[in-house]
Amino acid sequence: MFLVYFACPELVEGCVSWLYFHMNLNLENLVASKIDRVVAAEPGSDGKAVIYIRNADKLEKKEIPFHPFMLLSNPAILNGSNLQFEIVKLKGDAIFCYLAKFANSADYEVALKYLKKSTGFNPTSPSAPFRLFNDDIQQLLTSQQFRLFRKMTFSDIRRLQFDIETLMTEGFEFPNPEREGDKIAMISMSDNTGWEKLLVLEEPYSEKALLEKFIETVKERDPDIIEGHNIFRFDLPFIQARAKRHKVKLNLGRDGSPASNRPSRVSIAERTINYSRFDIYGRHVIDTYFLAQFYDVSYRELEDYGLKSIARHFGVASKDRTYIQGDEISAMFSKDRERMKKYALDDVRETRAIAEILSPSYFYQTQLIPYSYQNCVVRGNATRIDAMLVAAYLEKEQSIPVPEPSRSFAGALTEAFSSGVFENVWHCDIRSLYPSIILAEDWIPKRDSLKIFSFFLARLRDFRLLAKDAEKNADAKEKREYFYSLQSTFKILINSFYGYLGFSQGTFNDYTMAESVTGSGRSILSSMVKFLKDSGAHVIEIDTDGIYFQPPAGVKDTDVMKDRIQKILPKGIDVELDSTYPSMFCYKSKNYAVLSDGGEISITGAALKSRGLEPFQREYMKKIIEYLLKKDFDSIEKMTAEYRSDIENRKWPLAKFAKSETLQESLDSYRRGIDEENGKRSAAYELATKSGRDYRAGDQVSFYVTGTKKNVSVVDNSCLLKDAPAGRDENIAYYLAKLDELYKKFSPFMPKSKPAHDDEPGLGF
DNA sequence: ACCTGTGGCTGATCAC
DNA sequence: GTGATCAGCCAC
Repeated sequence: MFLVYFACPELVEGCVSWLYFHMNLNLENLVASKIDRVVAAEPGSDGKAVIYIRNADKLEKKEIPFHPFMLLSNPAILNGSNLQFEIVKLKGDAIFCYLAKFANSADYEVALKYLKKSTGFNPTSPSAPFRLFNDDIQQLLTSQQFRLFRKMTFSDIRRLQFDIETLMTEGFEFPNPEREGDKIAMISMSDNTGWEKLLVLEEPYSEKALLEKFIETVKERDPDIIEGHNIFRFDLPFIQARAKRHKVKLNLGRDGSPASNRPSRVSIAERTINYSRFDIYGRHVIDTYFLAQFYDVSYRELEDYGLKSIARHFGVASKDRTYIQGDEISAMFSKDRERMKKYALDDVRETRAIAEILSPSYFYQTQLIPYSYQNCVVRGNATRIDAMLVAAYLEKEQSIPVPEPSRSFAGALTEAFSSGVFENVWHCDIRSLYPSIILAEDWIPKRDSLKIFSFFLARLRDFRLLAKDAEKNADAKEKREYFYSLQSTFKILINSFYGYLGFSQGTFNDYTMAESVTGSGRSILSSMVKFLKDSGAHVIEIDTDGIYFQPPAGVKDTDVMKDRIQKILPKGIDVELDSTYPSMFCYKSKNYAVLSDGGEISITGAALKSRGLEPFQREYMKKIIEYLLKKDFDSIEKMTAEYRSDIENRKWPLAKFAKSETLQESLDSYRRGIDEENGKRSAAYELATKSGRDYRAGDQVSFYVTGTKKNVSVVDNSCLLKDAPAGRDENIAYYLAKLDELYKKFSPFMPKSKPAHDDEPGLGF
């Protein structure tokens, strides 16, 4: 089925040669790359691009051609432009069947300007007779048919981490590079060879000298990748502003050019974060703050996105970690310099460790997708898949269609059939439901004439299985980590294929197919539910591809049950039944908790564990759920009484009452919404505005409710946690009422109470 | 300039 | 008060 790949002779001796002898798992079979070991590619404006090729410590600089291109539906539209360009007729009958290649960027720009004017179309319009690729690295990688990092492992690249510590003018809360007295006190640096360095502002150094030293050190270490935590929103803008003040050029580029920046945004699930994007010539800039948030979209278990808390979560926090509050740094700098030095170094060490956990899967994606590493991180899954598919078409000189217009379509089936506490609950689910349906049915997106979509999906799935196998059989940590990263890369891509079908900008999107996939998913799940019910099982909760149920009386063997379910499923659809729970609490659809054999409790659902809830509510729910699962009802009463008295007597820190919300939009656009479109007022935005601080979309706002009456308008009676007065002023009546509501919410599930649903007892088993 | 999808629960605001 | 609507967070 696959070709066996034989490594280039020079690699055989290399420390990673084991990798290339691993037959079948050769990326070349998925996406070809004509050049290997490229760590950076920089398109120039002169018809050439510079590429940097790394072999261990040796870095080689090469020039290759770069001719910008665009797609046309009709080559005649460029006729009046007086330009020289090459036209390639593409095969097939999709709309964009001509490729226009220009000698250099200047010609390309002239052509673009001409087209905008002569056709009157905005380049982003779906009905424009031309299609552009705004990312010039995408253009280069696509047209020259190579990908970054090919035949490299994550440890082959040079990654440098840095972090700054700043001194603040007294009386301020946040450092601001525009203030005379705020300046950089330390820059800690490290890299993946184990090298570390701490630059400290001390006699005879000036801040200017400190910055110059930093630039010089980056140049010396010459990293391929620069990493840091929250560097886009803090460290880099700060450094840039201070450098400007001292008239120091921030020449961090491989060619000596200055770091450039522009406002940009990145969307992470439902959130959009505004940030200042930095680009450094010949290198990639990676922010672990983003990586952590991307990670959390799938895992939802980080408390917050601060460096320290992420490090703790991943078990990589430095030993004897010192914690210093932002406003203590100035004092620490003069009083306990040694402690601060350790603090600064701990920061980069943790950043390095976090990057090592969170970035390999992006590194390996970069070997397949025609984007820079930096862009593979900030671009969305469907966008990356589109780039990969389009590149495959252009490589084959096949014409490119336009996306079909977006429309809504029905999604998955989800329902809670019963609420309450249930004993002996089993869980089954379908492995990779949507990809399996697409492959089992052999469905192909309407306009995908080359059937590339299914080719990639099938190949990626096979590759993932091989990688998982290889991971299991690996005899060394290095191999295990490599195959783990590889399989997780494939997993991410595989899971995005279905979403791509409904992606409005997807070149090969297909809403009818997306609808068929979910429709098939619904009918598969329904058939399982029917089978289970007919077999005498008690179905509790279903969602998309999984079912929680109590087995029929007398059934003890999960394997037997699994085989019985499998028999009713179509070919290619595989059921798994590998978790059983002594006890489950089902609240509503998508909201439940399970108790495992080991006594661990896992809570699922926004209603039960949302971070939007006040901490005391989350904590109360967590405990009440534990008591429900363990049938310790007396403790619920006792705890509720304690909570009541603690609230009345202001026993807790104020933070326990503070809601934390993420601002989804800028304060300006919130204000516009209110003024122009009858938008609703919101406490978080009002408080952020009133505070006068520089809040941006993506920032967290923590606030609590003030006043004395139970029913108050929150927007008019709240206070930022940071601005809390010395005397306590949280609204006791309001929070007691919240506690009462919470108790009421759970009381149907306690004995001698009315069941929540009429069709099922609250305590059923 | 940027963008993967739908389904569901909750609390807050606001018009009625 | 009540219902509609929206924002925010979450499941898959």
